[in-house]
Amino acid sequence: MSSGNFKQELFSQFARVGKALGNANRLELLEFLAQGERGVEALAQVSSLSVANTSQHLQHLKQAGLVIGRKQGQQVLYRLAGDDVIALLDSLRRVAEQRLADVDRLVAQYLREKDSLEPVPATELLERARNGTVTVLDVRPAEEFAAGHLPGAINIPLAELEAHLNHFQLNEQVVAYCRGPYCVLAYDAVSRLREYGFKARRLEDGYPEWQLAGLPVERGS
Amino acid sequence: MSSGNFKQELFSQFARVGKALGNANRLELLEFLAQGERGVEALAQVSSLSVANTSQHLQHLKQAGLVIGRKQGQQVLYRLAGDDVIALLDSLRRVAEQRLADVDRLVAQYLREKDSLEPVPATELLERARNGTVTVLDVRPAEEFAAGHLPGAINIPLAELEAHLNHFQLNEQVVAYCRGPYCVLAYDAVSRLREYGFKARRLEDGYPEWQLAGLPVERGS
DNA sequence: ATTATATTCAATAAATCAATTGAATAATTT
DNA sequence: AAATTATTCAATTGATTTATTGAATATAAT
Repeated sequence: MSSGNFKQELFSQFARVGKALGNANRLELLEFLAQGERGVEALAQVSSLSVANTSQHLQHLKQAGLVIGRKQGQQVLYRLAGDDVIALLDSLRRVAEQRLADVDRLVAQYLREKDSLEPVPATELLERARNGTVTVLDVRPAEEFAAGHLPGAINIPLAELEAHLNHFQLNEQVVAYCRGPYCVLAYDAVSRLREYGFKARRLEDGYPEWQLAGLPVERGS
Repeated sequence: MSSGNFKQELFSQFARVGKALGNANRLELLEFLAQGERGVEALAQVSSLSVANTSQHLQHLKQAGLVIGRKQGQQVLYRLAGDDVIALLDSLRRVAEQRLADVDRLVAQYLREKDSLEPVPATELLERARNGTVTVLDVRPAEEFAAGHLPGAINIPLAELEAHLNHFQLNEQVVAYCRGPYCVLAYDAVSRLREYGFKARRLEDGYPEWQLAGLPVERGS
């Protein structure tokens, strides 16, 4: 094999990973899997894809080495192959948000209207949590919370927010987080809590980025 | 715009970056640009693509926000948009090399035959360079060397290696580096130098990764 | 003004990709 | 053993991507 052929072959392999990331549906599936392992039907449901289509995309991701599946009875439970996949997704998102005007425009018109406050960096939240001067709110569904969450976080899905306002105190800050920096649920939670007079803000990242940074996490309900 | 539409739109934008990385030729172009800015004809030449094809790929990369072009006379000089692009390429390559059996197989059969020694980590090279106990060899073409290189490195393109053996001493280690971890030139250089009895090894990364790590660099010849 | 050079654009054909539909496979339940 | 459930596979269709070819555009040289 010549040097030129070798390089072409090598870059073709690298391109396989790029191709796997070149589809919006697969990126969304990866974000769901970043919260914890899940079966095909569950993934189809949260991403509004057919089961067959979801399965095809998962095969593609698997061939690219980004996810791993394990059998559990009739189900195949998929999970991300490793933290390096989260790092790759994080890196791709940073480049896109930094350099694509359309990303900025989308975020401005859809999210920043809801919450234009500066998000709280992870390190600052960690500091405040240690001082016991903040309530950490996880607005993801219960099974994602169970798979892993920030220490001391309370889990209130958005639909039940008003039924659990007793968790919050008017003189204490609330920091809400979700699946990633652009998860609408966190924005909505902050928006509504602020309407009730609570000092609410968003965490800068989602749970996967927190975990990737090596920060402490808890599991279970 | 509904929440679902927003997410789809956002992931579609992220997918644009993924698509840009889903082609072997574009990945190679990005690796060349990671060594310094270059014109279309020069890029076409080193990548063995037609000028029209190269230009098309560069337009694609530009639309994805990965490269920037500036006019200089008749030429358009392209460069990477920023260090975050190098970080993204690094991340993608790490995932591929970690999780694709084909990558390992290719490297084993084509590169590890030439040089199966453990590469030298950047931090170790920095330490040795400070002690003055190592010769740093850059085997890239002169214009890439001029655009940026490791401090104190000497530049000997591979074709001229034998004509410059006086640069090396038998009792001192030589560390060779190139465009990236899989650049054949560094492997060849190490292989040949070892044939002449020199204590040669490869640097773990290429110049772009060294620079991304914030390590000191020099410019000019 | 004309020619040369470098780059980009547009049209085309071939290859690849994504979603759908229905079939096939595997595991579990009845 | 048969039926149900969960997943994957295969074929098809339409959309997208890539390389090629020739034309168009912009800049520089003559």
